Amino acid sequence: MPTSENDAPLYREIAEDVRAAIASGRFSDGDRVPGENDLMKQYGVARATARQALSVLIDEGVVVAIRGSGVYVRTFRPLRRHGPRRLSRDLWGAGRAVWQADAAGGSFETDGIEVDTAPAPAYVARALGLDDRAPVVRRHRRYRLAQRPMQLATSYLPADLARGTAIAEPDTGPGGIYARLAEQGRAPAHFTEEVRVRMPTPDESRALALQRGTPVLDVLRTALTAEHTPVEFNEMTLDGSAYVLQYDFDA
Amino acid sequence: MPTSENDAPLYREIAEDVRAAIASGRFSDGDRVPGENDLMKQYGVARATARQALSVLIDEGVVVAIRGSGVYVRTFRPLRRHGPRRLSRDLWGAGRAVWQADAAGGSFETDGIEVDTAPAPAYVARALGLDDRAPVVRRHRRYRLAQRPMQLATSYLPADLARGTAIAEPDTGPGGIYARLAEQGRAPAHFTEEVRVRMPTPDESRALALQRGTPVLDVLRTALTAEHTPVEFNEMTLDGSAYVLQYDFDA
DNA sequence: CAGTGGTCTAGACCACGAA
DNA sequence: TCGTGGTCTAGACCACTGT
Repeated sequence: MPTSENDAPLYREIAEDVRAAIASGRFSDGDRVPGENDLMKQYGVARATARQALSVLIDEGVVVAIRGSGVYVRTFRPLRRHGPRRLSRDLWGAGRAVWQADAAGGSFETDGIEVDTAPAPAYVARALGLDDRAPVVRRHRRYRLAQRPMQLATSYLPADLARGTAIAEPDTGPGGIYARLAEQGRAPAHFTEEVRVRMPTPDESRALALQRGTPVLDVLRTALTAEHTPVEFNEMTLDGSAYVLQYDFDA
Repeated sequence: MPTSENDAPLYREIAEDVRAAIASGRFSDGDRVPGENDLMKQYGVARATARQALSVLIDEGVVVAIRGSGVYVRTFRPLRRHGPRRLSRDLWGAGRAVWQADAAGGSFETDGIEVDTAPAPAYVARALGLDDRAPVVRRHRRYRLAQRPMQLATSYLPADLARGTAIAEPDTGPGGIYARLAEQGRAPAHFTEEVRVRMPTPDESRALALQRGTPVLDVLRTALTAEHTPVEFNEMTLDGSAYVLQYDFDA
């Protein structure tokens, strides 16, 4: 048969059309794209099919649906999170960042702090070089920037380093945890970070106010002293649509 | 009213039940979980509702559906990709990795190599410190490990560095691009990487054989000489379910 | 061949946003 | 109030996996 011979499911073709229209610039960041009713008319399909097409784009993070309003092109305007600042590319002559990021002007607000002492989960004990279920101080909190939740973080420290210090208090004092560790002669000197990606759990979706189609970054950081003794393990979960991680290093 | 007062949509409650069953260990990696027909019977819902519940878990990357067979718990067994090896945590006394990763025993196979010269896209020109649309050599390829596609990569180099060298050939010779650059006295000495997360495009889903609910990592690396002149810009797209990135650095 | 998931239709009622 | 997206039902036919 002539003309279009395409065996992709209808809903995918519709999604592809909308995606192409966005990519071509017909719709830009924040623009309204055709909704369910529009697609039903334009393509002569049932509601469920139009919905499924939009669903594809929503799950890809390309658009967001707003009830009572419409479907809109999503934007990506991330914060830049630097690993080691020391070699920051900003200082180098040439070679500039690809993703423009919001100035990290405002500082983070902290939220929902929880502090307690408990036996270390296996993976935490492993990272800290402790025996399984050894006591650790656990500090959990949420970071927001201009009201928007950006990151969840849980720090674990060996309980003997924290006991009797501000580390075990909700307010850790000026300079935070690392300043308190330094006062004990245990200043962090080396860091190692493991980064991985996944889709959020429902709890995380709620806590970070994530939209469908938004992955999260897990950043697991271990801080070690100059003698390579682990002193802190920090488990962070970042809104994937809000961050770009930057790492600078030498050959 | 007494008993269960829960206003979450039905399909979410069903999804939650299945998720909890997996989390509790009732189903382990690779196990079959209740399918559409099972859920219809157990909960007395329509097919579309059962499907929607499973859809939630599929998009979260918790399970995979296999046509004609069933729905199964997904596993996560990533490769570890090191940034700077120099300070590798493997050498340190304590503090061990959290995610067990497959030994990177086998080496990568390369696939679908394309090499050409073209005007630099704006963001590439920016990263390389070139004028917009300045000529660059573009090297694209796919990496596989034991047949499984793991990563797509596109390198860009200023055309004047590549012209007349093996850099502009499909086979770059022993040591690869960096060895050729070193021969010109332009060995990379500094690296900067930007990492971000997103859901894949349909093309990437195909090229990386990704399942639904699998995000990708974009790793954008700029290599600079000791004099901080950019010599290469490498745009990598990694299967998010296949990798853990590791970065080690000093305070 | 029976059972599974994949696509699609034609309805229904609801919650929410904007005018 | 009207249009939007969100949930749900009760069907249908298809493609694929397994036995």
